[in-house]
Amino acid sequence: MEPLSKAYDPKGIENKWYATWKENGNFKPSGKGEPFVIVIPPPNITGKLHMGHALNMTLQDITIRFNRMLGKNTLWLPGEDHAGIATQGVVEKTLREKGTSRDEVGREEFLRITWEWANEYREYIKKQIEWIGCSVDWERDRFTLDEGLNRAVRKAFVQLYDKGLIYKGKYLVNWCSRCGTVLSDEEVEHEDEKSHLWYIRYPIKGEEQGLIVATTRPETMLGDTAVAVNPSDERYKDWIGKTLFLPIVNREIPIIADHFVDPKFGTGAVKVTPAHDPNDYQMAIRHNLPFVEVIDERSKMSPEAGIYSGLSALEARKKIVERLESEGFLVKIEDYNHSVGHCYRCSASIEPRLSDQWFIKMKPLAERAVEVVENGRVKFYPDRWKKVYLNWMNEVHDWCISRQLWWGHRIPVWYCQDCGHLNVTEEEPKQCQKCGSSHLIQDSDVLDTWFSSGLWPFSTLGWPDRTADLETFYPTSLLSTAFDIIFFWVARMIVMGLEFMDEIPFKDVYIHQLVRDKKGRKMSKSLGNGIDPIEVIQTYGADATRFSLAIMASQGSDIRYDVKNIETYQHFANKLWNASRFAMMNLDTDNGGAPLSIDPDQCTLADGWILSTLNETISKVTDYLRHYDYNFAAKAIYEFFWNQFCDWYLESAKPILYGEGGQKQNTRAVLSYVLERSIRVLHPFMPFITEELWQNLPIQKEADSLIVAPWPEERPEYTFSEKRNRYEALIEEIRGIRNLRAQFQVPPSQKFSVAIRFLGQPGTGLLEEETTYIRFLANVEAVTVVDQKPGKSATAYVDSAREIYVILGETIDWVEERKRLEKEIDKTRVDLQHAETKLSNPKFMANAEAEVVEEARMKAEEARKTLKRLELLLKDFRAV
RNA sequence: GGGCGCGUAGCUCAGCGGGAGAGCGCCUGCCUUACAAGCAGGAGGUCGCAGGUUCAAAACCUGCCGCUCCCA
Repeated sequence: MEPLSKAYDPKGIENKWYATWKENGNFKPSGKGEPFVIVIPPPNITGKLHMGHALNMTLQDITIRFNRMLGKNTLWLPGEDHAGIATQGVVEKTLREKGTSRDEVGREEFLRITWEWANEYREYIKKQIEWIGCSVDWERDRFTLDEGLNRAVRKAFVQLYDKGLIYKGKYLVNWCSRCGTVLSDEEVEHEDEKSHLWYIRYPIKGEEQGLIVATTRPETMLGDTAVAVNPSDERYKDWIGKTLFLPIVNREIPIIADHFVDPKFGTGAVKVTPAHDPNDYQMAIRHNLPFVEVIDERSKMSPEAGIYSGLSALEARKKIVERLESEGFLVKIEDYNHSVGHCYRCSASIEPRLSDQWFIKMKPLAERAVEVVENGRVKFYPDRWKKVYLNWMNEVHDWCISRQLWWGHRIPVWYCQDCGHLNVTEEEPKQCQKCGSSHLIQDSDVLDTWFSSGLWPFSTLGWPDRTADLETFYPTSLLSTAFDIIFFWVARMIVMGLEFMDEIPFKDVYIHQLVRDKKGRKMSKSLGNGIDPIEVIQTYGADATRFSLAIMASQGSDIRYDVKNIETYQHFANKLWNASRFAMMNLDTDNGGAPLSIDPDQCTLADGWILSTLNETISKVTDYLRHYDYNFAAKAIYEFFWNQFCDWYLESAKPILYGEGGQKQNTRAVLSYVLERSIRVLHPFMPFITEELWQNLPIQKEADSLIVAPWPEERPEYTFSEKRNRYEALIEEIRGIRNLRAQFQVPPSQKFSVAIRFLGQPGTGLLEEETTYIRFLANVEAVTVVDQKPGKSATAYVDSAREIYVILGETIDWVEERKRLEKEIDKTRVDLQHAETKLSNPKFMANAEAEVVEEARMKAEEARKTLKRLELLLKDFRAV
């Protein structure tokens, strides 16, 4: 065995183990045990993974490795998403930079270029996933646009169409003129913008006066087909049914009454532009109003806008307002903030527009999707996201699924040029189903990317074929994702899973944290504050990166990314490395790794304590991981390993390991046992370093590789409460002595002796090993038992049962010592008083739980005794 | 306008009914033969504000202030 280097260097080790695991097929399902499955949220191939992805990947990998070690038939299926709008957008941008456009290169060439882009980014993303250490089964890697998924998409579309759940129609939709496509409601982000409210007077036919309406979009007045007021609005009661002249256009439009109108908005009278506003659209349907389109698909004024035709909406607004003013129709302008829709991919403002599109009827599909979450078959972690999901699902509206893009799944609909029939089929038809004509033209649009993503949990497993994978691995166990795609994706997968598989797609949904930058801002491309995890991993190692992300992943809050944190866990990796190195130096390697057996009777106090604590830690970490409490799990193992195992156990073991006493072999056994179990528990968090160390441990292995080693279990026979308590008391005593050394500024090179006086019953005397621990851990020369406080000694520790004196002779600063004692007395008095206040309160005695009362009694008792001792010491002190 | 979450040590955050914790930073000692990426010791907080519930509130309730985010 090569000696380990003095400091841990992840370079080389990480790639080596990743390649080995992959080669040995460790990422593939074992075929044994209960299935545990995660289907990856496919990263978007528009760009590279950032720290948010790294977090999600890390958490999933922790869960996957944990379940694999639990012996489950574990599958983590990887893949990537073609991201229609986003990808088409970036590719078009590169074309523009080269001075060309998608229309110029044509559909076929454009798709070829985009596939090139996709392949390149897929490779990079896969590399990132590997660097993070994700144990995904690469042989099952899928892409949302691959052939199998395309079959699934066609099948799903046809099935929904045949059931009447997909329809085509002309409705008011969200139009992004920059992306040149329609968007679903979820793809529009609303933002408040500073603007104005324009008050315009519309003359009433046959009357002197006019009606004043307030609007945020004066340019759309050209398309007004009514003015609406609230029927209960007394101000306008008599006006309903009268006719107005629309200024500039001079069209006659009616005054209608509709409950939708808010009397408190503006003047209480609103213009109705059915073709350009969703609310007005609804009113127009209710009142049978005509639609006049004045803005076209490029966001320019249409020919209907007369002399304003060809202007942008904003230019038209300026001119129209000027004209209204000059003609005396403009009453006033007020400052006003209103919400404007923006494209979630390109941020351009969204124009509501009438358009012929494909939709899915969501209401009938939503029923079961609500039910499975309400009855807990699908569980959200943290639980509060359930409400977000249900709110959306309960108010769901139809989903517009067609997109005017080239990059995506083409809609499987062929229009007959002769009879106009819609042929909706999985395979391209040779002739029209209705008239037999061969003049068929496929719908030029593609489907919303989220349509294919919605099928992801089963399409990746082979659906529509009933494959063995589908049988074994569906429904999946966990979906881990970000909150911002609960509607886009999580909800759609539940709907689709229930529709096509008649079964939920996953049992648990874990909503992970958002990774923000150091200043708390969301990471984004436009801010340029996104970080490639590979850069971080190159500096700190994958294990440190993963551990820091896991320990910060507290359910319910976001993460602020700061390299400082990662440094902390780089130090932890080094600690782990060095502790293992120490162990290996002190284990007996002559026996060729024969198992060392622990004899409970031979266990020292420290052995008993660390074994008990290990049991507790294993139990806690297991429980936390089962509930996706990654931060608690990471914290529990971190504290155990560093603050208990390294800081106390290893130090306590040293005197035994360095000597030749009878307990040496047993301590070696405990040391190797605890270290090996710790490494196993740490493996899901820090896979690389743990595998490297585990392979180097001179012990008998239960598996060829740690990645497939069994998860450690609690061993009840290794819990020693008596030894544990005694060792914990010892820790306090040693701290007392160390503290005193520091306060009196006794250099470590100067040794001193310690005397202990027992106050309790006989038989509570000092064990030989306790002497050893005190000598070693407190850097003390000799420990003696005394009947009374020796002269020229300071008091290091006092409780109801024992006092520990430090014999320092002339070094003692008596003034300081007196202060120490007085301070200790004050503290103990406060404790006592606190407990007594409770005990003397009849209400407390009557209402508090028995346990709490008992605890207060014990505290009071302990404090009273300790105080008595301290007071005696102070009295003696005065005598000296 | 409706809703979620958050406000705890200088910074980043745990804790969410029984007298406040971690990491980093800071201060004081130590190159103690696993680790200076370390060891030992220490300082530092009327837990956003105001009421209320309770024997007991950082935690539960109400209101307010501040900051995020989602929906309309």
